[in-house]
Amino acid sequence: MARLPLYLRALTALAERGVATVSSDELAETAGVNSAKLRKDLSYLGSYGTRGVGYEVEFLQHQISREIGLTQDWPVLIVGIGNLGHALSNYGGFASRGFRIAALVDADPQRTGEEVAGLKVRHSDDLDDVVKEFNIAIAVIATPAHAAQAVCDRLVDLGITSILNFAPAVVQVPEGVDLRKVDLSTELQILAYHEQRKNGAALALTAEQAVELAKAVGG
Amino acid sequence: MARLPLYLRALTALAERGVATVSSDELAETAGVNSAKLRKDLSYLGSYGTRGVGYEVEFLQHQISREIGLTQDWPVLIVGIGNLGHALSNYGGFASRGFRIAALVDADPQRTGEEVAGLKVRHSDDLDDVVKEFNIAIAVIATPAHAAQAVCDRLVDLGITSILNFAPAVVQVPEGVDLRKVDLSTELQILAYHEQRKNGAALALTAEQAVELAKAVGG
DNA sequence: GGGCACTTGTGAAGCCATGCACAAAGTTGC
DNA sequence: GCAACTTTGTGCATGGCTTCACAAGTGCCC
Repeated sequence: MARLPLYLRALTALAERGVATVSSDELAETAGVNSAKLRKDLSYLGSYGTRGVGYEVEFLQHQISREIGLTQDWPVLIVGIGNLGHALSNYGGFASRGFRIAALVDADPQRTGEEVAGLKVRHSDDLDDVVKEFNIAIAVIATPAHAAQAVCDRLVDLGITSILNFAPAVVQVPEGVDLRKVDLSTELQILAYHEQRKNGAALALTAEQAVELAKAVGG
Repeated sequence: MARLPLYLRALTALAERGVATVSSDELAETAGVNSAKLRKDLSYLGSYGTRGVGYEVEFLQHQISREIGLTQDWPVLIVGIGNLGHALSNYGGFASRGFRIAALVDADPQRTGEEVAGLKVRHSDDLDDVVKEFNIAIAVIATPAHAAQAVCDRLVDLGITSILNFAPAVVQVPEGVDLRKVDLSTELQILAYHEQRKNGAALALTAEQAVELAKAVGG
């Protein structure tokens, strides 16, 4: 389930505040979901709650971590060390959650050898070696859009089956490969869409619609 | 609909290749969705296709842009100019899609005045002025997790109703405010979850489950 | 030890998105 | 101008997700 990380985050926040047990209602509100949905999600993992009391925060935290697979170490490869790749490399949120940036790769020879976040950037010609050397299972694409598909194809060829794409491009993968995308401008576009709606429909009238409207009112 | 930006991107790619018209089947494959779904989505905007021919790429592109609201200029504010804020400020994908990074704000006095991506970083004490001055409607939170809620509250107080949150924290907003979140580690966690599943269920057996299994087979 | 208050886990209903399948509409070739 | 082919737009059925509502289970208080 895609909501488990959300619950995990809410639980972590509660644990930091020293909360020992939490009811589904409270946890649901913290995570911003419906409490019945939360209970159903959790019951799918097993019966980890106590009726009349709630859920033990630390225990549940551990159960979800195990379910997601965070109890093991995941070496992550980042391809494309531009602005975004830099930011991702230095982003502290990964390490604390079971992910370790293990290797960086870029196609620009000028970047090769440069040190970023304590790691030497390798050239993308060495992709094959890097993947084997660090036993990479998860790769992040932070290249320009035009390079994304080619990079992705190479990663798939090297046997990587989990890819996170930040490049603003539609990337195709074969069956059996998990591709997720994080698309910065898409998110902004969705916000803009709603924002436009809020600002009244009048502004959004097209010329055609205006003509229609004028006809309709007999203007 | 959340898929419109996806279609728009696919159309842009086609336009760059010089394609003039496209069938729902082709466009659906490019965008990675079902063709019936695509047609239904588009028909919701109006009848912009021609039976027997398909959709005119540039025309449809324009219609979707208008629907999303990309025909107008959206000044965007970024709060928090750390690694991620830097990357977002320099990210070229925004400008080309109707969004303009208009202002940068950080809580660190040392960063105030620094120039990033051609803009002077302002101090967060001036948030009020900045929002008014640049007529901000959309804000991006790229602060550390612990600051996210406070920043968000201030933005909401200033009348901003569209917020994109990159901070790894659950942030609450009142009714009427649109909050979207881009969560890097959540995405990785979802990948890790599937990756773990692929690597065989045996590895994922808990001690308890192993005992159950042993009992079940009479061991 | 019994009743009460609280909370989980889940059956069941409702809702929304998806996708099939086809009629309507348009185009091309002759 | 007609027939065959292509493609859109959409009614309808299906399936999954969400939510309600409640029985079953647990702890607390007296």
